Amino acid sequence: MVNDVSCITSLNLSLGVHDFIPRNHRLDLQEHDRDQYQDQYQYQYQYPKQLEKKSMIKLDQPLPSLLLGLGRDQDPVNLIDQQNSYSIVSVVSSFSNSTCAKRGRDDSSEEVDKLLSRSISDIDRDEIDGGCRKKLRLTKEQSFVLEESFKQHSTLNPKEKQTLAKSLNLRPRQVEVWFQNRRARTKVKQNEVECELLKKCFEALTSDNIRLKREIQQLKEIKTRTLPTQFYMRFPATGSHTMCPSCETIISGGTAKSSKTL
DNA sequence: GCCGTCAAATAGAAGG
DNA sequence: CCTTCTATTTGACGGC
Repeated sequence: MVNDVSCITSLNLSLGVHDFIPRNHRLDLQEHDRDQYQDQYQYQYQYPKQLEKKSMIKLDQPLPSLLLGLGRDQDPVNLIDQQNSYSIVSVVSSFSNSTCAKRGRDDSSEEVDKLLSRSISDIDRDEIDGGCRKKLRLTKEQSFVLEESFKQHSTLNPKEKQTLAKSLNLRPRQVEVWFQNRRARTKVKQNEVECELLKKCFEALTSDNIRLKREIQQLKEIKTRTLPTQFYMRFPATGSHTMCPSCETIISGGTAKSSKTL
């Protein structure tokens, strides 16, 4: 006996007796699902690659098992289209269902219990979000649109946020968070660039400073070497007398007299 | 809205 | 070719 509980994110929770289990439950796909992914989402590099590697494990004897994975007999694209809830875009950027198990193993059984005890209608996207942090990867298309939007305005007003969220099949909160992160990372990069610039500026100023100090030193040396000659040239001796330019003292031989007194 | 932080997803290197 | 380890990217969250 097998009871399947599916939800609109194309999760398949399966309780029963199985003689096959997937190596990785979240990649529990049959051949035609794999083809679907390869055809529809070639740009999603990860899935086809992993699907080639991961396969079902045959058990020696049937065991009671609880499987949580993508629906076997459901075409995720068609399912979503039928339900008119989320487009292909949101299917591709789906949540990783292994997140909870990885984050806290103790929580995983509780999660499964919760899912089992609820009907299909109870399990919607928002509720799966709750409980633990989920990691979603935006598609290239979604990222592109967000980037373009960010180029125009780095902040969003509530209306723009709503519109963007709707067109990308994301929650407004996700768009908001994306913009927050984008702003923060832009700032970090800008700071890095400015820091690099300041560093170069500092280096240039330091070498300039050294050069100028050296120049001053050389000028001082030149001054002390050449000043006496210049001094005598500027104030040629009249007879045996010379005049000091600063104090106007006339030096004659070894004696000095003030010119004012003469 | 910003900031610091966490943690999943991913890429790439290293080793067998 | 596969696994393991490490670094980076990025979606999400809580506090302010």
